[in-house]
Amino acid sequence: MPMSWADSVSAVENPAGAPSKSAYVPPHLRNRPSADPPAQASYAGPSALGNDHSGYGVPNVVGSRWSGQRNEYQSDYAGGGGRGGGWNGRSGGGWDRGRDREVNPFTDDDSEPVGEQESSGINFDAYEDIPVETSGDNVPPPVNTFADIDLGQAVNENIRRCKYVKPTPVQRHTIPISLAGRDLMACAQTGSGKTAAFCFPIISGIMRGQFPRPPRPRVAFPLALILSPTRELSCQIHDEAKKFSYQTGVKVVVAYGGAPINQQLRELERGVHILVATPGRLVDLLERARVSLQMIRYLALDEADRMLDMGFEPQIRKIVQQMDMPPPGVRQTMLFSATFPKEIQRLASDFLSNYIFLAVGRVGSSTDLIVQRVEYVQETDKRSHLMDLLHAQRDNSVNGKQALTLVFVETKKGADALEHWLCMNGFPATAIHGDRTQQEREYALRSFKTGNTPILVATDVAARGLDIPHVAHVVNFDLPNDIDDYVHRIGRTGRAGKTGLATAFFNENNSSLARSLSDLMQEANQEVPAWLSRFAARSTYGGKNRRGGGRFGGRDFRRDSSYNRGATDYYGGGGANMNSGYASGGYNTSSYGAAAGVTSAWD
DNA sequence: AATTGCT
Repeated sequence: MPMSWADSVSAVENPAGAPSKSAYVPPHLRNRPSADPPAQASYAGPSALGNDHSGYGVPNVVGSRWSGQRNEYQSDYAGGGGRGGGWNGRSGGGWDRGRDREVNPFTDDDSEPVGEQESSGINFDAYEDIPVETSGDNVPPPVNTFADIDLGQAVNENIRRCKYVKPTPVQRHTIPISLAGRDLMACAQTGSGKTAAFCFPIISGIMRGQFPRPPRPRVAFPLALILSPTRELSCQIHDEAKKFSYQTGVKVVVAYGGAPINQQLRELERGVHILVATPGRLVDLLERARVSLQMIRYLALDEADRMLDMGFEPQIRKIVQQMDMPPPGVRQTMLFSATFPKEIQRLASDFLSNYIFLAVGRVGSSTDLIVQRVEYVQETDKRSHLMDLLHAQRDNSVNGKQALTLVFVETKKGADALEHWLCMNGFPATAIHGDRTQQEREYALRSFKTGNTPILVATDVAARGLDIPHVAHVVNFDLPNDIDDYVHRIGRTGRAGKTGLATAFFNENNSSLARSLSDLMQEANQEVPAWLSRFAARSTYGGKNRRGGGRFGGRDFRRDSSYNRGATDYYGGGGANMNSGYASGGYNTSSYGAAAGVTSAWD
């Protein structure tokens, strides 16, 4: 009998095997190739289903959690488990023997500093208006509901606990693509549900697959690797992934620098299916031979354009191409970012095999929900100007808490200096940048999120991916040199359906950005000051070509005539291998706001 | 020239 990795774990704990009784199967789950894993999957862990040969492809063993007419799970379903009290009460029955007690990630949810989460009154129809574009061979069609996707009973319960009612556009498209085993390059704004989009299929795939036993002890053999460019972002992804994999038996471990390595090593030794990591620490672990990538089946790069830019590219190449990771085609690779410059796409195609390109219209960010302002401010006037903005913001408080303001500066020294100056002048400010200890970084972020210090001065360490609810105002005290960085920065506000404000201080030093900034603002229907247009007209065009960026934030470089010789630019023309997934060409900018408000856990 | 990313 073949012995899978998980079998070795589950054999003792799961003596009963799959449920023997067949159960009611709702119509939408009938005749599906694979189905909810048996209840024991929650305990038995990955590949419990793979062990259940009778269950594979046999509709009648589909989990019986569906309660007839009510589209809800029965909380009292006992299915052989030791959880009689329903999903919220861990009874700690016999199934937990020999297993580490899994902390319930849903109980320590960050309490909302201001406002409250609402999961009702959401206009999900607004999703239909979000433009989505796919290209590549045989693109699997999108799904409309989580039930259509059928990720398995345990994951379905976690979806419910997350209060995700309906998949977001990027999830509707990504999940079927990923479940079909296809490689993917996805352009989607942060806040669009990317993390869940790649975590769900990975978790589901690990639960259903059969994998060989790890060949060596004391070495971790993850099945999935998720890389991100900052420690805080890796932590955030890890926290999300823990929620999605709760009680599935899938183990998620995070590894990043600045934290004691020993604890991370202990976690790794206890077994890992999904490793979330920053590049530096992972390279260290690989060189110490404490992690092997030879069993990797899934590779996901978040903020992929950053991961492949000059600073990170060597490390990423080392991890992906020069260690023991299986090549493209053997592993499944998924790249995500809100921005995907053409050069980076070209680089990235090294890592991909016959991939699908997916671009989802900007959601709840730079175009619609954020009001962008640019003000001409000399270097010497920046501080007093900022003070004016902060004073104005101070009156704009909710529930007695000052609205959160995120101030981006270009240098670490500049961040220290500005924080100091703000504090000296009585502003409740803190700062985050790469020269701070990890403890200081995490403390600063926490203190900002909770509203204790509602002003955060940050370098680009905080520009990408971080989900900080209730940021009312992003100030580009120093503008970045790259328009894509600007897009990522202002994306920290206007989240979760709230409107946001982004103010930039512009002067001669930013001339090179004038053109692309003015173009971007124009695309977003923002008021472009006349002086900025003059700057833009004057400057020789050195910025990025944002063609196609207005509606999609990206475009498949394979469609470019320079790449695809002989082919005319059939962008939008519905060529043979193209599949435009949106019905209405109009980019709905007004109604999405409500839809974005489900929960802040969207990315 | 600057920002991330192992001790």
